[in-house]
Amino acid sequence: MGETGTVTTVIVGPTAVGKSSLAMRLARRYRAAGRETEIVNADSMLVYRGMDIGTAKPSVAERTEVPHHLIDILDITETASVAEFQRLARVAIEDCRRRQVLPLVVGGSALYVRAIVDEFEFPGTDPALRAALEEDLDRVGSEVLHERLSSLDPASAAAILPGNGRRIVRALEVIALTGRPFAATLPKRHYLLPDVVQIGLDVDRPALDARIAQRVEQMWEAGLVEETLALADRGLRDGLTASRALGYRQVLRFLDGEVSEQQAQQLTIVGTRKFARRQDSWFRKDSRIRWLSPTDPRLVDAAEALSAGV
RNA sequence: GGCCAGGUAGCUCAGCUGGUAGCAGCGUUCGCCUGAAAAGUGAAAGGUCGCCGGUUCGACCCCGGCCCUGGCCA
Repeated sequence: MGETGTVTTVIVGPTAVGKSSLAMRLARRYRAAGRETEIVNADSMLVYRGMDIGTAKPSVAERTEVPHHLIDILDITETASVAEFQRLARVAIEDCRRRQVLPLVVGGSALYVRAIVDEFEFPGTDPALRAALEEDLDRVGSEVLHERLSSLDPASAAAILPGNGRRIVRALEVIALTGRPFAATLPKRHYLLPDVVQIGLDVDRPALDARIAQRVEQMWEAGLVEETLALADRGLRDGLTASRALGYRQVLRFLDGEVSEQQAQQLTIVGTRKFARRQDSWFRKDSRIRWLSPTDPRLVDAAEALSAGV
């Protein structure tokens, strides 16, 4: 029976593996034992208002039962940013601690999770500068920009491939802003927050793929096409981030007549599968994560034991 | 039953008037990732070229037969 006063529990894993479900069950377990918990979202798309079905957003009932942070905080036309998310999440966690509430960080966006719990500092950004660089990218292409990067910062140019325009632009932006080289590799995995416990949920590939297909089909039945249609009226296409969200992006293509509805659903399933692989590759490298199976009958017991530091 | 088209990588296909096939697309696997991250990116692995026989120094490509698929005619 550990002292759970300062622990930050993090639940990670690929999409559709059951993170939210475990979080709710764990929260109920703690409440039954007299401890309040609150959930801090670490999922990049849950921040958008109106994107409910396609993001498998926790229901209003669930959010009433257990308070959730960082959900529905942006309009779909706004662009999320890791740095801002990091700031808000840390404030939310600190707020929980001060009130003796256990923060439960839940999410599949690995970069967001790391930005929250690890020592992770983002150099600033400048919209005008960024826009100018992006215009350059469109005009002269990534190879030319990569050569420019080579002359300014050979080390990061060596680490960033010439075809990856997005990373090249960011590197050039940081160099211009800070006057220093751009660190092209991720920082060490080192917790900034005290007493972090990371719990990972994992199932084998065939099982996960089946869960993904089933979830996407359910989204369609629940009205993803209608939701996307409504969001399109509110400017979804103008949202740099929101318009690219899995499911919505494919439904937009269907609405634009590029693919059939059935193809859109199939593309969503395949895209989600690939996304899950990318998530895996982030999480499995983190040796601090303790892995559990979502089908384990004693899952909640095991998760509670881990988060209590037993 | 006849005619036509076609059977090449897990899928969709390209290919050569015969010298053991394509930097193909998609998928799969593996990797990268610092203010868009459900995003963005790189690489690799996959094929007894439907089956059997013939011609040939040599056949995925030519000939014969068979099997299968789609279309047309009956």
